[in-house]
This record gives sequence, C-alpha cells and structure tokens, in this order.
Amino acid sequence: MNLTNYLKNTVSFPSEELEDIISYFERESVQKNNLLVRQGQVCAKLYFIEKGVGRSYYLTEAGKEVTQWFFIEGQFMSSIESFFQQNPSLYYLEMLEDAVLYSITRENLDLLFARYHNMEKLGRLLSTEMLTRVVNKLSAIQFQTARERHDYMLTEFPDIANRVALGHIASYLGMTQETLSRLRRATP
Amino acid sequence: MNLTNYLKNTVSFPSEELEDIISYFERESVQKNNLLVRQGQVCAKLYFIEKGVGRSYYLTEAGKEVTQWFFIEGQFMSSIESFFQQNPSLYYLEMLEDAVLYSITRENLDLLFARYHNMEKLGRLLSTEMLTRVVNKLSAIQFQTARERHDYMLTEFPDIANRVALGHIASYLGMTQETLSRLRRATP
DNA sequence: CCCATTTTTTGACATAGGTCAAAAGAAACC
DNA sequence: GGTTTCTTTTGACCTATGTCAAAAAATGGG
Repeated sequence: MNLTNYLKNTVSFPSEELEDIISYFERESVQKNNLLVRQGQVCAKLYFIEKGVGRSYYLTEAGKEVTQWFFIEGQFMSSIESFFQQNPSLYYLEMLEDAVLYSITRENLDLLFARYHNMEKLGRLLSTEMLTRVVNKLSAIQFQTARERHDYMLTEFPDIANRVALGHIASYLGMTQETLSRLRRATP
Repeated sequence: MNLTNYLKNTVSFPSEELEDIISYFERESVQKNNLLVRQGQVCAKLYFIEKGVGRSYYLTEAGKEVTQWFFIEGQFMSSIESFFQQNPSLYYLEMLEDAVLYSITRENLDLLFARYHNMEKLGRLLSTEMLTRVVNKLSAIQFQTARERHDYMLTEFPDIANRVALGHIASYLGMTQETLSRLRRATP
C-alpha cells in the first residue's frame, strides 16, 4: 500500500491538495533492528509504512522489553503521545524488518492541518480508527485468558506470527514467552 | 465544567461559530443507573458530561459486567466505535450518578465537522487525547501487578473510589472485587 | 559449512490472584 | 426503625501463569 493511495482511500482530496501534501513527506529506507526513536527522546516524525513491520516497546525496571504495539504496511507509526504533545517518548520505536517509510515532521503536519480542512479530517479519522483498535486490545487484555488474548491478536495482526519473534508477541499480549510457546503447542 | 468553556479552552472558536455549534447540542437530565445505550444498539449520540459520572461496560459470556471506562464531568462520553462507525455497540453506557448531559447526534456532528475547520480540529484533538489515555491504561494493565494497576487508576480518576461501587472499579482494573478489597485493606 | 548467537521449547516448581461461600456492613424502601 | 437488598470484606482453597534453568532448534556471519 503506498501513501498516495492510502490518502485517497481515506478522504477524497482534490488532486492538487494531494500533491502538495505528499510533497511534505520524505522517503526513508530503514534497516531491520533500527530504532526510529528511543525512550526519552521527543518523537520528531510521523511515519507511514509502505513496506515492513515495526513495533513500539518500553523497558521495565527489570530491563525487560514490553511490546506495546505492532505497525504494518499501510499504517501510520509513531510514538503518538510524544509526537503530538512533544513530550519525551515513553517508548522505543523499532523496525523489525527492512522497511520503506514516508515521514513528516510535526511542524509540516501542523501546517497541512491548518492549510487543508480535508487534512484535519484525515487526522481525525486516523485517530478515531487507532482509538478503536486500542480499545479492542484493551478489552482482550483486561479480562481474558492467555488463549483468548492470543485469538484476539490473530484478528488484529493475522500474519504477525511469521514475521516477528515470539518474545515480542508474548509481551504484546501481556504474557511470558514460555506461556505463549506452550499455548501454541497446545493449539490444535 | 460547562460545554461552552470546554470548547473555548480546546480550540479558539470565533464566537459566532461557537454559538452555532452549541445550538446543535441538547441538554438532558439523566438519573442514576439509567442506560444511555445498550449492547447491540447503535449509539446515536455523543454526550458531554456537565455533571455526573458514567461508565461503559460489557457483559461476559458468564454474565458478569466488565467496566471498560469511566467518564466524568468535563469529558465526552460515547460508545466510540458504535457512534463513529454506526456499528452495534459492544458496550452499555450507564450513568452512575444523577447527571446533566449535552448530547449531539452523529448527523449534526458531521454537519459541524463539514462546516467548520475548527470543529474538525476539535474532533482530532479529542480523539488524540482519548487515544493517549487508553494507551496509558493499556500499559498499566498489560504487565503490571494488581497494586500497580490500582495506582495507575488513582492518577487517571483520583476520586473515583468515593463515587462508584468497588465492583465497577475492580473490573475496570481487570481484577476481581475480592482482590481489590484485599488490596485496599493492605494499603497503608 | 561451521561456530556463535539468538530464539524457542521443555521441565520443575512457586505464587498472585481467581473461585466459591458466607458473614458483616451500608443503603434503600416501606 | 425494621426489613430487604445490595455492597464489601473475610476465609479457605485452587489454578493459570510466572520464574528459573537448561536443552533444542533456528538463524546469521565469516
């Protein structure tokens, strides 16, 4: 999924708006295991993923990584709180495969929000969509067994299991990797 | 917190816009224990709470209520997914105290979004804010002990403990009410 | 292709928090 | 103000999942 098509499918931009908007994005090739943002830094950019998978994660006091979210092709990726409020990020952003990204700075995004009503609408729709996704995960995590959480994940990220390490998925689901491993073995 | 001030503080609306926007909201008095939406219904309105506390909850297969979120004065309340996508709601919306609400329909809200760029911006800001809140809860729930989750709650809803039943809070935190009760006793 | 490193699986054991049941306390209602 | 109903606390016991450790399998670089 490329950025132009994605934007078109979400809001019906006149083509001159679309061109102007796209011109503020910058193409970046990023290698596997690269960090886009570290915990404590202000997240400077919003990324659109044309190709690749990424995740956000944080470190516990014990030094363990906890995956917060996965981001795949055709989605925007950022440390949202940090990017929008310009706070130090609570999360690391990491690419888990070689990736092609399109990035935009906060400044330029704000400029586009102010310039185009349509752009503001896009922002609203993306936020709302992400919000419902996070709420769905919350429902799954809040009161379900390890097995049910795993089933939820398959609906949100169907093929993630083949793309990222088991340990990353386990922490995303709020369980240890041993538990996830046993769960998989037991699954018929 | 009333609606006019709330809007003013969030986006700098010209006063004629503000007046027009406000005119689409309708004041409603709702009594304690009233349901605004039932599971399975499409949520028709977005509510602003001037006074009172509400919650969203769902029923498990075993018939237990699980609180999803609390909504207090000065916040918008809705079954977000249902309201914005016009899907059947996964949640009940219930007021837990006698309340004063201002409601707007989806139709009118869309009309205002289309009419005023500022309104679209408001929508975006509210979504983003809610998103960061939900993400915070998720972090708390995903990998923390019962005690830590409880501490998180106190930052998000400092005085909620005095306003709503313990069982509602327990399920919000993803634990049983017995566990929450024991936790409180043990807290110095 | 081999060695080093990382990831996944397996086993033995520990424990936080769940379940069930009943008592105690508060609130609501006539 | 006494009875009913709802809410919170307490106790005894249980289980899903965590922890720690080590083996097995997969991956990656030279």
